[in-house]
Amino acid sequence: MKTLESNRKELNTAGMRVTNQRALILDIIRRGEGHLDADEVYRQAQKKQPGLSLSTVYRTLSMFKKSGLVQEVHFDENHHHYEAKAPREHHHLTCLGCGKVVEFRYPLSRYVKRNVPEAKGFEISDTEIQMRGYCPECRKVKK
Amino acid sequence: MKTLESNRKELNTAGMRVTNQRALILDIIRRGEGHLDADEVYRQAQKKQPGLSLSTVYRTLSMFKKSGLVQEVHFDENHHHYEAKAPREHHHLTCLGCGKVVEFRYPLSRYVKRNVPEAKGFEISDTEIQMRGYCPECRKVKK
DNA sequence: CTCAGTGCAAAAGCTTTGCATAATA
DNA sequence: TATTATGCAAAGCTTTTGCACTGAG
Repeated sequence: MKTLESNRKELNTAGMRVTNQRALILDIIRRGEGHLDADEVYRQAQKKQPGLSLSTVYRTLSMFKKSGLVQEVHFDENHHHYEAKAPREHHHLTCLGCGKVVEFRYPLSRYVKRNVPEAKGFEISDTEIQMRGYCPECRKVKK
Repeated sequence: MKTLESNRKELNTAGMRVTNQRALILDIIRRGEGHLDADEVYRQAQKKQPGLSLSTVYRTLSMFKKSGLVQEVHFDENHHHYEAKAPREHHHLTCLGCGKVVEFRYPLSRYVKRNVPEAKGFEISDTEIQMRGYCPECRKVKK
């Protein structure tokens, strides 16, 4: 599989040992609709590599996070979700009715750095905006 | 204690049974520096009411959240923090070095409602912005 | 008096860790 | 061959739940 191959190179470049598990997990996160949680990654990974364990998923995800390949996002308060590090800053809008997640782009961090006095002097490494509400469809249902 | 007394009235108005535990927990959250987690609330509560249990803290917090008295915020990924519902929209900047949390006001939700096409039609009930980075002091230390 | 709230202990997630084995460089 | 990664099982944390008892209304 072509993508897996290029993932291997990239992992290698990032200075980590290349294993089948890591190449696969990176592939899953990149192909995925984004926003996968550890368990979803695990289930998808098992289809291709039945032996793969959940701890490996966690360890790999945390490693990718450190090296900047993936990013953790927090939709609900109970567990983490992961997405491939996007080239452009974007944020999420979650529907409390159907769970749908809408992404939108908004260059907030630059704006905040410039305009919020409290942020002056900070070195901001990560910005996450989380909005919750009801999407048009779910609003209808509620009525 | 005066505040506790007025908390009792407020709880009563909100239609929930008034107990010492609830009045105390509300008081702690309101006086607190904000951003307390369940365990901190528990520890502070125990000083005044040694018998009070952690489950009561959780149950009470979740009840307050539902009735809008407090708000859940997510600084790190491992557990929840709570703060008294603020009258004005504000957000948080967390220092990854020392853990300090800086609040800042920024009327983002209105702006997003108006300007982000994906948000059109949504009924937005909650906006949380979380920024992480290093504060001026910690930046010095890093160097 | 009645029902909601509490405390305790046990259970339930999600995530991390220790250790022997397997695989990479 | 020397490490580093993996799998398995067990442990850890935060949060939730069941149940009998207590207390508010």
